Amino acid sequence: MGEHGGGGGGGGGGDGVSLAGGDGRGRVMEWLVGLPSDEELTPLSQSLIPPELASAFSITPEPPRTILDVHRASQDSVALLRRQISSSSSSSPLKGFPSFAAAAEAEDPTVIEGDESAAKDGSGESSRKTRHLEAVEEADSAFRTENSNDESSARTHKRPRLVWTPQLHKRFVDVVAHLGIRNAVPKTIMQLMNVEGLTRENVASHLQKYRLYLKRMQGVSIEGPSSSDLLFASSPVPPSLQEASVPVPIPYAPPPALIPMPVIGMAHHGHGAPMAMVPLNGQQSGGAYRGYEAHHPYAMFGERPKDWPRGNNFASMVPYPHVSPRSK
DNA sequence: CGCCTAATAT
DNA sequence: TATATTAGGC
Repeated sequence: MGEHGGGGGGGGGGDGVSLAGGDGRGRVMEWLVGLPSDEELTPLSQSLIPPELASAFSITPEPPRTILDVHRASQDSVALLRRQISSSSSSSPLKGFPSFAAAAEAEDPTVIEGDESAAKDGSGESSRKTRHLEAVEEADSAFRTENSNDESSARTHKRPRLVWTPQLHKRFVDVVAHLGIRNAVPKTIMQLMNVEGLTRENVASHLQKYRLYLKRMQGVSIEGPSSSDLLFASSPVPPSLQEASVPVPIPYAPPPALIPMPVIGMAHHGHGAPMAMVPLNGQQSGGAYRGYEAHHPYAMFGERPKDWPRGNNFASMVPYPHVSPRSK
């Protein structure tokens, strides 16, 4: 049925060989040129639902961050690439890898030592922008909880547990949605997510849980969230995307924010749990990889349950109408 | 062999 | 609990 169409568009940089050359930057430029222009890209904040509907559901359009954010992310990416190039230009190209991983660990709040893990405290809103640094620092801190020292030889030593932050999970869901359940396999998902540092195992594990979650929901969508399953949808999977069979040539793969689809047609009464949708997470981490940062950017219109703090990552998962995993 | 999924371990 | 790791099947 189809091979994965290779990247097209010089995206992934599979042949990063020439990166080491003096034209490293040229490469990057080339890559940039290949990207769609601002106007071409679907605005992250684009609403796929009618304004009235949004209004009715108290959905905030998310006006502020849009192209700007993307720009910033792009610059970030470029900067990172430059750094890598610079670093590795002296050595053999292959040796550039370690720095890559190192940078990742330094900058990825997602990856922290197991144990108590991430911060709790749902202070919520408060300042949003400036949080970046703090979040990073905090994460860094958490990261060193126990695993201090060690040279970070990236190889031969286990990475710390991956924490599926909402943002990261969002990306995951987006990609899965984009692929369609049928093609959503660990390797592909991992590649499309384009999150450095993320391993196939990570994705596989998460995917497993995700599927489990979907199943659960299918059986008895909502009955009585005993107190273990909070229901809100964050990234519903548009039916149209479920059938997607193309490999997705996207250069750096930023699927525009998926729009939550309120299920307004539900005339059936009886179930007391309204499928809340529209997470309004915002924080659409513009960039491609590393699309995660803070820990609890949750902002819902209602009020949040008291026992939210601890890993409720899957709260944002959404069931498909009916899917056959792996059936042709 | 690589990959995926289910089961189990930490 | 959330992830990681292992084991088995394709």
